Amino acid sequence: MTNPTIARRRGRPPKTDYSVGATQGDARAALIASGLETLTEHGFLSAGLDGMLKRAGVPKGSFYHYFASKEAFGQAVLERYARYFADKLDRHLQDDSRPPLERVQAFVDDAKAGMARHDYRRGCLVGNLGQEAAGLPPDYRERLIATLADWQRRLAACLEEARHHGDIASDRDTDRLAEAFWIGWEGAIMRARLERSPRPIDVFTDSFFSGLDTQRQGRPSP
Amino acid sequence: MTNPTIARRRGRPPKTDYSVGATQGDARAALIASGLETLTEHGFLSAGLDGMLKRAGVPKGSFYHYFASKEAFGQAVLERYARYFADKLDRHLQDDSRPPLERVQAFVDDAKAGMARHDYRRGCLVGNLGQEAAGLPPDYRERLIATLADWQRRLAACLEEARHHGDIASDRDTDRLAEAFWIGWEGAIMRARLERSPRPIDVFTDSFFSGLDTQRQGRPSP
DNA sequence: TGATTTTATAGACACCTGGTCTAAAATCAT
DNA sequence: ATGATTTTAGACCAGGTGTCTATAAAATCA
Repeated sequence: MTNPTIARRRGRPPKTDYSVGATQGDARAALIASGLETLTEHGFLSAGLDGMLKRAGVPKGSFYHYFASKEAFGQAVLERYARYFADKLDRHLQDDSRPPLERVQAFVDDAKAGMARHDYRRGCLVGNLGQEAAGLPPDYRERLIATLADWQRRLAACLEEARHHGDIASDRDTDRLAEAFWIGWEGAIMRARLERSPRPIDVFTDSFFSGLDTQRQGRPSP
Repeated sequence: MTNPTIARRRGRPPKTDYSVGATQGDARAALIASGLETLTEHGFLSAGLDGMLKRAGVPKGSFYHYFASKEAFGQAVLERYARYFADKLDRHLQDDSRPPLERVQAFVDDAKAGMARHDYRRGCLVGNLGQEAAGLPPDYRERLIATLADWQRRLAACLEEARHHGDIASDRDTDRLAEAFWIGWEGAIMRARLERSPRPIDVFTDSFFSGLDTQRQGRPSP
C-alpha cells in the first residue's frame, strides 16, 4: 500500500481520485495511459485530445498543466511506449531457459496475443507515427529511428546467440537480419490490423525464420 | 469507343472524357492527380481538401460537383492508384525478355527510383490508408484488402514462372511467398520514407530473394 | 436569333471540431 | 487574511468540411 494517511498536498485537489487502479494518483499517468490506447489505434494527427481526456477522466483545462502541447504529449507517450516495448523484448529475448530462436518466437506469440486481445484495433505506435512522419514535428523522426535502432540492437544480440548456437548460418550478418525483421514486422502489424487476423504475422515470421539457417545465395544480377 | 448513337440531350454536354491523363481542362482528372500526390504523402484523414484544391487549381465549389464527399473522392483516388500500380506491376512482371526474378527486381528498382524522385516524401497509398483504416469508412477496408490480393496474384504468377524456371525451390508455395512479399514491402516503404533512404527497400528485397531458392526448413517448435 | 436546359465554375458562409490559453477556483502555509 | 500552489472551467481562434446561391458556358429548341 502507499502511505495510508496521505499528507494532503498543497493546492486545489484534483477533481477525480486517480488512486484507483494502476494509475496511482496521477492524472499525468492516466493521460499517458489513455494516449497509449488512442495513439496505437488512431495515430497522432487524427486523434483528438477530447477523446483521450475523456477516457482518462481528466478535464480539458488540465491538459496544458501537465503537457506543454499535444506534440509534447505525443513524445511522452512515444517514450513510454518505447520503454514498455523494450522491456517486453528483453523479457523474452534474454530468457536463458530457452534457445535463442524460441525466444524470438515467444516474443512474436506475445505480440500476437496482444493484438488479438484488442481485436486487432491497435497497432504499433512506432509504425503509426512513422507513417505520419511527414506531418509530424521533426524531432519525432529522430526518436522513431532511434527507437527502431534500439529494438534492432536487442534483437541482433539474440540472433547472434542463435548463430553461435548453430541455428543461423555462420556467414549471415545478424545485425542486418534484425534490421530486416523490424522492417517486415511493421508491415506485418499493419496488415494484421487491416485484415483483423494474425495470419500476416505468421506469414511474415515463417518467412523470416525459414531464411535464417541457409547459406547466403546470390540474387538475380542486374 | 463510347456509345455511338445517343439521342442528343439538351444542355451543355458533360466533360466526361477523363481518359486523357493530362489535366487538359478536366477538373476531375486534375483533382484526382492532386489527390494522388497529397494522399500518398499525408494519408487521408490529415489531408485537407483546400490544399488539394489549390494544387489542382480547382475551386471548392467544383469539387462537390464532381464528388459527393471527401470519402467518395478518396475512393476514386484509391481506385486510380490501384490501377496505376497494377499496370506498373504487369509492365515489369510480364516482360518476357528477362527471367522472372529479374523482372521482380526491375519493379523494385522502378519503385525505388520513384521514391527517390520525390525525396522519400511519398509512400504507398495502400499502406497509408491501411494504417488509417480504423478511422476510415468501412468500405475502404475491403478495397484495400482486395487491392493487396490483386497485387499478390500478379506477383504470384511471376514467382510461379520463376519456380518452373528453377529459381525458386520446387516445394515453395509461390502464393504464400507473394503474400509475404507485400507484407514486407509495405513495411519497407514505410521505413524508407521514415529514414529518407532506399536502404530499407534493399534490405528487405535482399532478404526476400535470399529465401527463395532454398528448400523449406523447420522453424523453432512451440 | 433568343429562350431554355444542362453542366461547370465561383467563392462566401455556416457549422463543427480541436488545440490553446487565461482567469479563476480550491486548498495549504504563514 | 494574504499569498503560494495546484488544478480546472470555459472562452477563443484557427482550420476543416460541406452547403448555398449566383453566374458563366455550351448545347438544343422555337
